[in-house]
Amino acid sequence: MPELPEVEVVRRGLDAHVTGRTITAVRVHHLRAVRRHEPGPADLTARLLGAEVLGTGRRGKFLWLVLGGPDRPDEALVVHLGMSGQMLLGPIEKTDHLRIAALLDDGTALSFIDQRTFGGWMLADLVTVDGTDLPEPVAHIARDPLDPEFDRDAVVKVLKRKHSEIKRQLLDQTVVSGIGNIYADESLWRAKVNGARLAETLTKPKLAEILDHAADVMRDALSQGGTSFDSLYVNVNGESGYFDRSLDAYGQEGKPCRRCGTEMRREKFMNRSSFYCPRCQPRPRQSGPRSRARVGDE
DNA sequence: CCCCTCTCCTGATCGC
DNA sequence: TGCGATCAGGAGAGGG
Repeated sequence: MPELPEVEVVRRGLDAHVTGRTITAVRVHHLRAVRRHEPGPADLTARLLGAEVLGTGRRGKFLWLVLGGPDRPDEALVVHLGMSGQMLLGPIEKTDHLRIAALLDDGTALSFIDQRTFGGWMLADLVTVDGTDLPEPVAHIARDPLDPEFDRDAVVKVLKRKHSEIKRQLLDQTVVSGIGNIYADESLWRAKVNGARLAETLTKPKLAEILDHAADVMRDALSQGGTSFDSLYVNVNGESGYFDRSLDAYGQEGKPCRRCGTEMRREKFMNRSSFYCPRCQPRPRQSGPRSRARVGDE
């Protein structure tokens, strides 16, 4: 479940170790990992071979390596970690979940490991969007709360028009990017807002507060190396982050709210779970767009 | 256009 | 011991 902080930890690790390196070999071990590269695996490996890594980038949960070199146009190797993707540096990992391996000219290997195969690599051209260079497949992704050019008040205006639940909107990467289920729940808990509230019913200051909390909680998580529940999320050296110890909402079902002591609840939402404090974050009277799911949960 | 649901995938875990 | 059901969920396709 890598979200912005976890992806940023990986980007920083890659940036420090692969910038200036040249790719000397590539092997695709699982076709699903390159399914989003339309021209196919042979094209991907051919174009990666001999490319120099000029730098790295990230927006939301997408990260990329900017590639270039003599007689070749700049392009981006776009990487999405999906739910369980890892980018490991070191010797080639011997695991069933190795999907792609690349060798660098300093002898290290870059292994893409992904148990659940939601992630993948693709090559793409760079385009300029709103003054920022982005890989074409990332062009539609909104700026994330840690982007220096993130325009919080502009996002508040967008949210204020949404006839849709606030949590759903926080998870919409075209509205604000980088937030997944964990940091959505954390942000809403900090703001004392139930995720089932319709965005348009919240005041602009409250919407701004939610976005500020999102930025804060993701910065906090980043400073602790991200959130890891198991060995699925790790940095480029295979090490886990430890922000899971600081989570106030996500996974806290049955535990006392760290603010008021009320027992935390868990509820089904969008085929996943939402964790919240029923006292700090009371449900809206009319739950959701269509009032369902009152009977039967808990 | 806007909003929402479904689907992809693997492995851990649980109840019977 | 085995087996089916459930859960974890990011993002895009497609439906209403």
